[in-house]
Amino acid sequence: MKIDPVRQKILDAPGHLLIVGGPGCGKTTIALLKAQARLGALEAEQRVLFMSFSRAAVRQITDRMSGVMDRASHQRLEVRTFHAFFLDVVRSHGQLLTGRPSSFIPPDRERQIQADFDGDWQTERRRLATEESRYVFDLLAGTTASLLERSAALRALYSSIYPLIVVDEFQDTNTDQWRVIKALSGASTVICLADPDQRIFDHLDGVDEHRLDDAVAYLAPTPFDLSKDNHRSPGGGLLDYANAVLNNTPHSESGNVRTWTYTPGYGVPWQARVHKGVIAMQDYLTTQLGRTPAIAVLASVNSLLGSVSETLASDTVTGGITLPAVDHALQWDPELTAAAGYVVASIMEWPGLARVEAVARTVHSLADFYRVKLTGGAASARGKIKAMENGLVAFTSGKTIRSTTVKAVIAVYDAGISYIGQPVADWQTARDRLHGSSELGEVLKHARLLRLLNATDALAWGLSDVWDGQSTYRDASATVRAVLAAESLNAAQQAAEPVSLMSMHRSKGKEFDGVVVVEGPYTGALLDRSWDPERLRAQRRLLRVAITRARSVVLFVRPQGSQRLTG
DNA sequence: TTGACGCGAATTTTT
DNA sequence: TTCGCGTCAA
Repeated sequence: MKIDPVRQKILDAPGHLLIVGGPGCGKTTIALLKAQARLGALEAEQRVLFMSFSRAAVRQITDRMSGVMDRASHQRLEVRTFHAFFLDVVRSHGQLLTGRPSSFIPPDRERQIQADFDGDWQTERRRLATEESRYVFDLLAGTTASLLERSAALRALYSSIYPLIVVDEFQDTNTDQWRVIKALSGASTVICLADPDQRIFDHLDGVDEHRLDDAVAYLAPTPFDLSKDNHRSPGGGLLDYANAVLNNTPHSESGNVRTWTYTPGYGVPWQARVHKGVIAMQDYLTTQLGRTPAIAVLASVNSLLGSVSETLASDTVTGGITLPAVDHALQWDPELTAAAGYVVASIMEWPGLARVEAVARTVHSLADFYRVKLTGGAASARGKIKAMENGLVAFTSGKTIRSTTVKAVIAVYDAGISYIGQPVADWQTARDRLHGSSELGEVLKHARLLRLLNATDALAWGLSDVWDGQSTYRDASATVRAVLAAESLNAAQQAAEPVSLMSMHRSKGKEFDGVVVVEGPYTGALLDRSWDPERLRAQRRLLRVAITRARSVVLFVRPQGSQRLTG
């Protein structure tokens, strides 16, 4: 990177800094250079702390470091997620608050406790923190803030370790994260990297539009504006287009922004249009770049991406042309899908179990499925869990069973099931028994998505190991659990697939050669006239983020009659 | 407590 | 189009 006069001033400026600039303007790079320059003047045991939101962002920054910094500086720059840092502080010093050593409740454990708890969960988790020193994830930031606010010694300790702190995506920090930064800013220098127009997490508790004003008022930082720079899609005009979408100003669709429309309910299904679009973009970019391009398919809702993934996974025939299947990674929360997989696994254990035991295990795994749903916000799941548990009690004690789901499971069991020792076929046999109540149907739908986790082969291997050679898969549940856990770890570490599917929110901080933005026929609208002005503005910010993920080209796939994006 | 029916809405989430 | 919620009868 060239050090222009503005960047030189950033390197030279003492005190807190607020660096503002759009996507690809080089905020991160100049912050890394500044960190390196500052490291030279620090004591050997001192570090620079670079805080970001997600592990994906941390990885991106770490990757970029090698191009910018020397090796020695590498090791003294700690790039971490907010939560990793908070977890450290709470574990090491939580005792100061309650007098007892503190422990952490991981998310899956929190889910269990919450599902079994009747009453207000917000109150309960605060009680767990204050009375039992056990902290759920959401409370780590606030707890860290309280610790630092109350103890001058602790502030001094952390500031002496980290005299310089860089905060990435500052516009999306929540109140508690900001409290932590404030507390440390007394003795540490803080550099905030921000783009107010990339504020896309306003809907989260404690995130609001005033954060930058807060920083200006409290830190009195030297401000810098890099918004005129664009290193990501230079000359391509994508940033111009994205800004036109943001501001609802006129802009023509140039060669690197295209829109394909489809008619809901008629002709080629929209998923097939997306499939075709991805392949066309792959072909085009491969020729242009002379290498395999990185492509993202983005939508404002996750459900559309599941649907796209299903279509991409196999050959699609449209109008006499066959579109070959596309390898891709679907980035979404796979917990519900996994929970559905455990239900199927429990059915695979049936031949080796007594009737009561077999039914009980399957009903328990069904209840677990709804526990996962409950944490996802589906309040109706609570009643379903109760109904199933009541049904199970009635079943074991020989009373009349009311729950249709439990009745259906028993009926399926009594109809008999036999396996042939071929995991893939037997998996389908077990899966297709999920019928007889709306709940079982719902689980079946999710179980079908399981191959989207790219775990099919590993599952088949694992299951063939537990086939007893005769009739049943012993410990199928444990095996499926282990395989899915291993796969999700792999997925987290795997290098990016050439094609990734994710929500626009999730794409924040990432970049690709080409981006396909999908709008569904009934869900995932990109813009809607009926929305209030506030939501429209938020959505235009989101669209700008989505468009600027691309280095070269953007393709929109939208239903006919949808609202124009530019003025 | 369950299931049928009809209506209206159809976002986003890290660790 | 599909889903989930509220309502109401059984």
